[in-house]
Amino acid sequence: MHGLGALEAAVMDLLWSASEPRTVRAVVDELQQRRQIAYTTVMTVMDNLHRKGWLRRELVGRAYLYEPVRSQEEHSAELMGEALAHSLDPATTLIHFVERISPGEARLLRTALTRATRGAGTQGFREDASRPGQRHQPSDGPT
Amino acid sequence: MHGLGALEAAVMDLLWSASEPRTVRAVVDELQQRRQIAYTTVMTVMDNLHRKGWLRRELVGRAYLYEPVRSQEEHSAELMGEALAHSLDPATTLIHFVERISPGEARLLRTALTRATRGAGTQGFREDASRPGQRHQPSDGPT
DNA sequence: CGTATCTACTACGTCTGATAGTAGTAGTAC
DNA sequence: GTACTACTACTATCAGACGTAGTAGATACG
Repeated sequence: MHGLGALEAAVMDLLWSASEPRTVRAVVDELQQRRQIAYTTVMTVMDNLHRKGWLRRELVGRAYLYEPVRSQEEHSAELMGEALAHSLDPATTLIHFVERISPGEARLLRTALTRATRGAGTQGFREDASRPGQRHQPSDGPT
Repeated sequence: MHGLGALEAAVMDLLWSASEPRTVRAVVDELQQRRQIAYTTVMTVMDNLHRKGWLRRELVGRAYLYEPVRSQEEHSAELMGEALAHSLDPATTLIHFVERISPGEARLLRTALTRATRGAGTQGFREDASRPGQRHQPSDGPT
């Protein structure tokens, strides 16, 4: 995937989906439901992710509780931003981009853009566009 | 970088920047201006890129002419689309995204969005939004 | 025909990720 | 307090991908 291996990505997805920090044991147990994997394998991977700055951890009792440093959405947004930044021709890239996304995504994008513009423009008249808890209706059904 | 190694990415950037197909010799000569590298190394890399579907090639005389299969902008747009598609919460991801891009990029995005909406709505009244040559003013100055 | 140039094939070293075993440590139960 | 259990730290192995480049073979050119 994006700088991460397959197992690393699987672990990150698990922790991103989880609402709370998880121990290695908890992650192993979830992975075990799909395939055979050793405890130490998962521990090594999570330790690597911690070392690489993807996971934050806190010692609680005997075990560490692991938690993603950045939200999945922040990560996705960063990937999008990097792809755009590396583009030689941002205008053309953005045209291709909006042409390939779904109508539902386009609508969400328009909303986000309007909101960001208002925030940047009037500054002070905004309904907190960046609060993490606020999920902005994850409904994405194509009409 | 994104699925590609460092040298592979360097070669792709070179071919994306070039307006015409290039031979291995031409690419080697350009790379040689920056560092020492063997002809066969570059040839192997370009052959790999061809095998992986990144480059199209045509035999002209003794040598192959290599050309990117997809434009740099299409590639960037695809990366953006994938990042968005893999997101658990597209709405939040898009909000993060528009918050992190520059004002100039936001303006380009708004323009692209408007254009795509018109195109999708009336279908048939479009001024060829996807022609590669048309560069859509790469001006990106902040305001 | 010989020389230069190009491709095809092959090989090797390195790095990274996946996998997991062993040893050490620290609670817990009795 | 001693044995058991669960967890971490350290270490090792293996495979795949890349970067690197040499050798052999083909082919155009003079």
